[in-house]
Amino acid sequence: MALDRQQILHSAFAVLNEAGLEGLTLRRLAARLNVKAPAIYWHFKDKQDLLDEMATQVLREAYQESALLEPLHAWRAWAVACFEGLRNTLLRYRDGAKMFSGTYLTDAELYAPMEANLRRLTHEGFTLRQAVVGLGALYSYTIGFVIEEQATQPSPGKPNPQYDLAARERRVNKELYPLAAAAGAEMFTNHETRFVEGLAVIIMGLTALLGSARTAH
Amino acid sequence: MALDRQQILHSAFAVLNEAGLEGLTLRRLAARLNVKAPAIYWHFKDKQDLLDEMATQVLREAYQESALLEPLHAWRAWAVACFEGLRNTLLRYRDGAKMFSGTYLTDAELYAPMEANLRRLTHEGFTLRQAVVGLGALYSYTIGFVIEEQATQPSPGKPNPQYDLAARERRVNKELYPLAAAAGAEMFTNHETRFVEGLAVIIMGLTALLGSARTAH
DNA sequence: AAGTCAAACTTAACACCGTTAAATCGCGAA
DNA sequence: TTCGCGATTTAACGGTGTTAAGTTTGACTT
Repeated sequence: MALDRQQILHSAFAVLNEAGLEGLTLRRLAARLNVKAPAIYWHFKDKQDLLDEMATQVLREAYQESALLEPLHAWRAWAVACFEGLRNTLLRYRDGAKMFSGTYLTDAELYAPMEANLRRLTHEGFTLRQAVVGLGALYSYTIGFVIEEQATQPSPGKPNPQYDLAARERRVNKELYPLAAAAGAEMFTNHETRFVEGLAVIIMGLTALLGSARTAH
Repeated sequence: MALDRQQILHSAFAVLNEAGLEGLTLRRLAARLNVKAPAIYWHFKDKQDLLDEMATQVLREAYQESALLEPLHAWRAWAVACFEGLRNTLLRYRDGAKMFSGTYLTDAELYAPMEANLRRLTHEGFTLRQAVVGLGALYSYTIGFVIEEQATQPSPGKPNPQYDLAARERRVNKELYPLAAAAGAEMFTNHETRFVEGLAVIIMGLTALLGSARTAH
């Protein structure tokens, strides 16, 4: 029988996907494990400890996915795949990005992939500073994007009626705000391609950084 | 005496800055107003309604700040100032970015500044699609950045000891991970300049977009 | 085989939360 | 003065994370 951390985490993700982040309650989690709520405290210091471990596991998952892409020789294709992978990983869990943003990770094992990413960019000609800024920008963009995305589509394929596109169209005055009205169609549909287009913009900016460094040198 | 929405909002921001987002409780807010908790329900449908209104007010504040910058003739300087202003506004409130990301705004008055921003970029030569993607990227980046920033520095000038830089330096193995170790110094200090450098990267990418469109035409 | 002891879990309770229904207050109009 | 109604309080409900104390369980020792 003997409950352990891994089992609890596994069930926690199941509850998260069923009930969302605010429905992820210790009592509900315990019930799924045929156990009472305080039993969880034997394995985790408190709920935050559980959430931190969940976030760590998600990031680990994203890194494992990105590790498969390392053979990609073109750094731009690699970067795109990397952060598309992060987004896809976050999307796999309901409220994934919000859960992720709420916790801060101090797990030492996560320094290795970070080192790999920094090395990849510095070997490509970026200064360390540029690599930090660039990866940070891609990271912040991805997290911010997916938070907003999951606010409108909590779980895949189930659009939140509150953010209904048709309702928005009815609200916004097309004569007063023609662009904002048209923008609605661009924003609430096809998150996937909009995301990669934004990604492309950032990577284009990084490319320019690289080019100006080369010419300056 | 007569409590009203504006007074409640004002006190809500005060409580937010004192106790953080999770400390912003209806009972505590009511106490500050010399009132009992259910009284708030006369003025707001529920807590989410209050939070939505707070988020709306913050965004309105950011927009007002950006409206002052409209005379800026160079669109790149304008864009930088715009999103630096958004960041500064978010930083003014404890957990500002997290509060903001948790709510979705449906206030009609916010379409006007959105229209203005879109128009500015399309007049500059961007397609509507490019303007949407570009503004969305800048927006997501800013939100994501400030969420992370406020996780490490909850309120201005009060660093969270959990994310102490010195502690991090002790943890990370400098021989195994020299870049990740050095990156710590770049990441946890001087958020301001790191933010604008990331902003510059994105805007550089947008500039490239504009250039390629011109040549293609 | 009996006893021991710690790990793993339950029971019971606490303080707090958002929210609702019903009762109450205060004040301007009829 | 009484009525009516906007604004608030009182009381309560079900839920939350968390703690302290008690109980079971199972392996190791003697």
